Amino acid sequence: MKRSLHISNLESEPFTPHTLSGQRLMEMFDLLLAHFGPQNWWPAKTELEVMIGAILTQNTNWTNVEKAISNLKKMGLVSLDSLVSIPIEDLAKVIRPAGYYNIKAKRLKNLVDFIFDRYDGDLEGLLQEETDLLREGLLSVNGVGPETADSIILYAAKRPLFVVDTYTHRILSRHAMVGEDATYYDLQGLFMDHLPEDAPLFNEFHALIVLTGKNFCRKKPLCEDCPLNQWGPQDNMNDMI
DNA sequence: CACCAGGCAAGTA
DNA sequence: TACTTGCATGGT
Repeated sequence: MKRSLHISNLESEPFTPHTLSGQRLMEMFDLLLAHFGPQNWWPAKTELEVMIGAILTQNTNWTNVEKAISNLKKMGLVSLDSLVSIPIEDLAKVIRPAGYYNIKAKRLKNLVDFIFDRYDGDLEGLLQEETDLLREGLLSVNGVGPETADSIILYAAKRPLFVVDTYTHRILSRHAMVGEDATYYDLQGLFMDHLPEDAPLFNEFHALIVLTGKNFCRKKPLCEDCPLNQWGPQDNMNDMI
């Protein structure tokens, strides 16, 4: 199968996986890319915006997050200095549209405090850490779990780490690529063990998975028009219409 | 009206 | 360890 896009500018040849899982994952990627086109994620400009969005979007629709980020911009709060200064109750009011606003205000504060405590408020210093240390540090923040940490590492630090979310789990289990009880690291390993460690590829792939989840692989799936409806095996689809 | 959304941590046994 | 529950607004 021909790759319709060279994912990395550094690659002169499209990647051809040598494992069955790798081939199936690249098939999935090609189908999604052909259907949706390149997404060029993350839907935010700066590294700090990526980090803010990663926390605000926890179990929350992105359109609600956009309203909250818009409020933050209006109030001039998209900076580490302003975020570290603002009282947590005030911050909560500003991000209210994102839902869970009290706990998310606390989580944002925790992350910002971490950057000041450990990196003297130097965001670049944090993002330049070696990947394992960066991940370890982010996960030590109360309110930052695996998906939030990995989103920051992939989309802000631009390291090749595959981001897993509920859509990834739902799509792959419905297509019998993993079991229903697969963990975050089962899924992350599936992608990272069988695909080249290429940040632009992981970036596009996760973005396409989210789009597929939103549009087709919902709780009530819309398999009829899904770009993956011929991407077998589908022997775990007894709950699908 | 009911249901859902790009998680995570705290509580319970 | 293995479940369960709280957190909350805004769109369909």
